[in-house]
Amino acid sequence: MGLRERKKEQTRQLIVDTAWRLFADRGFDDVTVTEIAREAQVAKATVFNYFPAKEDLFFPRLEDFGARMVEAVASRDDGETALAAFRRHLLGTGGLLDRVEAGDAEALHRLRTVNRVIAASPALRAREREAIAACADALAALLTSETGAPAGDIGAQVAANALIGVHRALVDYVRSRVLADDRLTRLAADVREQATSAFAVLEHGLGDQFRAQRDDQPVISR
Amino acid sequence: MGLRERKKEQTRQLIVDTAWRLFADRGFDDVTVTEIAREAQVAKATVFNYFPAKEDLFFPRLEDFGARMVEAVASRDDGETALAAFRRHLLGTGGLLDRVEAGDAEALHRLRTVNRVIAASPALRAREREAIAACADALAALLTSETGAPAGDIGAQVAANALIGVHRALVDYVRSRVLADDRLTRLAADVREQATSAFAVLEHGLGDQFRAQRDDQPVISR
DNA sequence: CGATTATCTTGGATCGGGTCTATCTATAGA
DNA sequence: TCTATAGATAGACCCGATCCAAGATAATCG
Repeated sequence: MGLRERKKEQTRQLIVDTAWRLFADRGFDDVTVTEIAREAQVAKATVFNYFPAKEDLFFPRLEDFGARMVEAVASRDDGETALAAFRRHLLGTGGLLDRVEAGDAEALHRLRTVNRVIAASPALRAREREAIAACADALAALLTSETGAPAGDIGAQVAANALIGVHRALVDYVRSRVLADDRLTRLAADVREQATSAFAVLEHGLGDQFRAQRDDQPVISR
Repeated sequence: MGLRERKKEQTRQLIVDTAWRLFADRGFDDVTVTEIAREAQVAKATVFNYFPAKEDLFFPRLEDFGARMVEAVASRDDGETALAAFRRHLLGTGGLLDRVEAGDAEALHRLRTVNRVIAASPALRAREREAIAACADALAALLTSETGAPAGDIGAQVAANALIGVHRALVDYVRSRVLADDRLTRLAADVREQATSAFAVLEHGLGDQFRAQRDDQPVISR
């Protein structure tokens, strides 16, 4: 790698570090790109040269998340179902959670900060949704090709959306626990437990979940 | 209703009509709010007084869609499952689709335009995702309260996300058909058919969908 | 009916994200 | 060392969105 590329990498890292520090300090929406550029001693245009949008300063490798997930499902062993591979991936790659469980204070702080900043920023939440949707589409395409169904097969899309829905529910669960600061060292274990019941719902069908459950419970809104 | 309120309603309609006309003509992103204001003979501040964001000019009553969906599930007859009520609502309220099926040229044109404009605009698609996510949350809250589960119950969230996933898949299906201009008078019937298999996947469980299907089909990406 | 008050509209200033262009700097390659 | 070129930079500019002070108008009350 030449000097030029090394400097580029360095500048990129400088920008992302600076942005992260400011975001962690004052939240995403209250920090301007101009400010980040000034703090990092670069031009605003340079920031946008490296990162197409402000949100990418916070999620520098967001596409990788989705790509790894799809890859995990695609490259599973023969015999394993897509659902099982998806579950394995979800529980296996909770790197930050595992470190928190192991008592890593740095990881705990990061987990808290990330979730606090995202929760407080509509723009970041929108970005998150966008990535999740792209992920669902990629997963649907994979499932479609695996089953040999024609493009746009509704079964694959429904299945992909349902799987991604589990991810979304687990992320929400983690976020609410983190924001409430509720026994975070136990969080990883609890997430595994939540995931188990989440996937059980999908595997056994939604029919079981709600069949004939309205006799003993009142309707909330009328 | 006093004169003041009548004029307000009139102005609101004028703005929304003007905006719709321009959007239909040149797409969402290529029309500026300033231009809409000028064309409607009002101040730009007035536009933002009526509509909090530009996207709301295109989706004037977006929350109602989600609210009606949740309401349909909440107010179902005892004995009907949430899934059944959701399906009934999805298929029952395809007003535009039904009119297209009946040969309504105006409805057909509107269906085409709406989908063309949305598909071409990242901002509108983001707005759509936001509404869908809000809808999933509301549905999850309803299901949670119905089953008497504690707030944040993962089963309800997974189920809600899966149901909304069907909606999303059907919208995608409609959109692709509309963009491809593929036998649109048959579309409503085809959507009903797609919905049937979509819900079948959820009812019987995702396990059935993908179990042991990898022996005879190659993996797409490795 | 006339005066007051509440509400809405308006133009204009301002801000922040994002793009573009022209210019400048410094590295890569000969 | 000289040159071609990738990348950084300042600055103007566009657009969505907010804010404010001032103007217009409908509702209310004496």
